[in-house]
Amino acid sequence: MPKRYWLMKCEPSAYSIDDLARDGETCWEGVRNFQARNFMRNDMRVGDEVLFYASNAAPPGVSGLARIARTAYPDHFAWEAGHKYFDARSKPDAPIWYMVDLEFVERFAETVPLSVLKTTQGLEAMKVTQKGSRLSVQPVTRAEYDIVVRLGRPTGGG
DNA sequence: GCCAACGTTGGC
DNA sequence: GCCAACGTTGGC
Repeated sequence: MPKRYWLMKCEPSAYSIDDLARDGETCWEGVRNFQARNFMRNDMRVGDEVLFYASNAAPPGVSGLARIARTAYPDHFAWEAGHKYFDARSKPDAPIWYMVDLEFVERFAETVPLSVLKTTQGLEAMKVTQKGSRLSVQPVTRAEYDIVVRLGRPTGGG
């Protein structure tokens, strides 16, 4: 299967690109939306490229790049009573929620703001630029990925 | 902090 | 199966 491209959201107060840079790799627990889970569980492969999106930030936008380091496996936090991500419906022998592992790739010098994504030609179809889109794990096209990477790596003149 | 938009739940 | 109520997301 060819490499795929994704956008994954997280609030920096919970986990930021700086945290990922420090950790090198992290598990992406806590996704509790079926559509987002399905993308992770069914479609993500090791080596897929990820736009790391900071939501509820100032400004919100893509703060860096990551890569899928491990395909989906059960989100065991759903089994831990009292945990923030506990869900009694999920059981070890019948998990509902899954997570993947992400590895750090790059931190943009400056976040590519949502406002820029919204006004950049070629990104009109991205879910994140559309009003009311709350999906925290979204597929993006290679063309969209490349445009955002270009925006995140200013050439410094020329 | 506000609130619109969305996904989920549950009564019927 | 419908849909109102609710909780959450996330831009502003």
